[in-house]
Order: sequence, then structure tokens, then C-alpha cells
Amino acid sequence: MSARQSRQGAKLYSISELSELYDITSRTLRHYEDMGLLLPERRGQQRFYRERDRVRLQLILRGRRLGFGLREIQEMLDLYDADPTEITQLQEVIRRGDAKLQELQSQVEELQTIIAEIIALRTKMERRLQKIKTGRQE
Amino acid sequence: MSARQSRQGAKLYSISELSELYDITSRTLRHYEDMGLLLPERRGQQRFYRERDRVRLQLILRGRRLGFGLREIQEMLDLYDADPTEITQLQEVIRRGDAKLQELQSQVEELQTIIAEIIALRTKMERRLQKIKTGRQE
DNA sequence: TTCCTTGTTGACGTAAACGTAAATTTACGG
DNA sequence: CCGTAAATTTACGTTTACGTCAACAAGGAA
Repeated sequence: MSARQSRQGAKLYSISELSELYDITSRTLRHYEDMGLLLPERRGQQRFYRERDRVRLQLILRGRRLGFGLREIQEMLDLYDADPTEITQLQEVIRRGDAKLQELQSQVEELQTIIAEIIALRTKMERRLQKIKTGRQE
Repeated sequence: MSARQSRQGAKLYSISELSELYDITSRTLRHYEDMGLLLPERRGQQRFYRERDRVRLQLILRGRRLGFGLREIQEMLDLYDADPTEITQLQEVIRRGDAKLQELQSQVEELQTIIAEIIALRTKMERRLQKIKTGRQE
């Protein structure tokens, strides 16, 4: 029916292709798989990663850069994966999403606090710099 | 006179006072000291933390919540501690501050990307929820 | 076929950030 | 002065997130 679903020409990545693409090692990809974060196709023994896996990997790496643990990232991916049919399940997903949103928001706030402080420091240093410079030229 | 004070009423915290204040263990405080992030006073063998140490601790813990490593936090604290007299040193501090600002800004952006995605997901789930609910009532 | 590249499964190693237990002081209220 | 709570050092343990071999299999190019 849907021509969009598994197209014949959908690109598959080998483990080295994908690792080079994101500048990580293949060990990392296997590790994420061990942790249940990725589930690439298998053709024989070899792994082949679909677009879906690549997108998940992007999310994982972004989470890592932000300091989240793999477990935590797993939970966030679960939100995306969830396809709940029952009302209570839907509500639960929404609830967990909202909880995560709170965390993320306060993280943004803390980051902006630090940013403001560094900017203030920068201003201070700039002023001191100007003072020294003009002092020199007298 | 219950609280221990030094000159001018500056409060000194014992290790347990400070750890309870921030809900961390004394081990953590000693660890931060081993890593060179804190340098409390010593009276005999015992540690006594000044306001300055408390503020630094706050910064450290905020950094940790944001996923920074202790080394990285150390570098950021160095920015605050720096009291450069030479122009080149001043410029270096400003340069490093700006570099850190770039990092922090992009971190905010990545967080906001995630936030937007979760909100979109939430909207989708909400819609689905309404569908099911109205469907039921027919 | 043979060689080379790529990939696979163990399995042990490591760095960071503490946890935790042991053995000893040190400080302080009664 | 004494007992107990609080601190100290020392040192091995733990968790997370991979790094780093080793040993082996499999597919492709020459």
C-alpha cells in the first residue's frame, strides 16, 4: 500500500560507514546496541544500519553531548518509540514527557545563568583591559 | 554564640554542615579538594569551609548537573579566579571565556531542539488521546 | 585460491566520580 | 574525665562508557 514504507533503495550503512559519519568508533555502536539503544539489521553476522538507526544515533549522541547517561537517553527514546493504544498508556507517556520537559527547561535556565556570569566576567575583563591600555599611552 | 565564626562574622562550615546543606557526602567534598576544586581552611586536621568555598561548591554542583566533568569545571573556575595583570593574560582569559560561551550557547540550542521535539510529540499524543476519547463516546 | 579488508564475539582494561569500610584521631557535652 | 559524635587518612570497590587487544570468520579483488 504505502510506497513510502521499506523502499527498495533505502540506504543501509555498514558499521564503519556510520562510525565515520559521526566520528565515533564501531565499538561505540556495538556498545549502544548492547545497551539496547540500537537494533540494526543483520545480514548473516554483519550489522546494517537503516535511516531509522542513524536518526536514533543522532539523538543518542546529542544526549551524550548534553551529559545524559545512556539509561536516561534510553528512556527518552522510549517516549518516541511508544505507540500506546490505551488511554492510561497515552497519559503516562504524556506525563513522563512533561516531567522530562521540566528537567530540560531547568537545565536551560542553569546554562543561561552560567552564560550570564561569563558575560559579566568578560565585561569586567574588557574594562580592565581598556584601563591598562589607556594607562600605558599616557 | 552557637555558630562558629571568624573575623567580621564570616561563617565557617564544617564538612558535615556543608554536605548537608547541598545534600552531598563529605566524601564528595574531599574528592573535590583532591581534584583541586576546593581549598578549605585547616584548623588542626579539620577542614573549615568559607563562603567562598560554598559559592565555588555551588558552581561545581551546577556544572555537574549540566554534565560537565570536574576537569572542565576546574577550567571554568580558573576563569573566575584569574586576576591577570598583563594584557596578553587578560586577552587569553577573554578568549577562553568566549570559547566556553560558544559551547554553552550551542548546548542551549541542542537542549531547545530536544524540548521542541518533546513538545511536538506531546501534541501528537494529546491529539491521539482526544480521538480515542471522542471515539468512545459515539 | 590467496591475500587483504572489514567485521564479529569475547574479555580484560581504563578513566571519571565518587561509594564504602577500616582504623584512628579529635572535639565537645555532660 | 569520659563517652560518643564527628573527622581524618588509607585504600579497595563500583558504575558508566567506552578503549583495546586477541582470535577468528567472511566477502571481494587480483
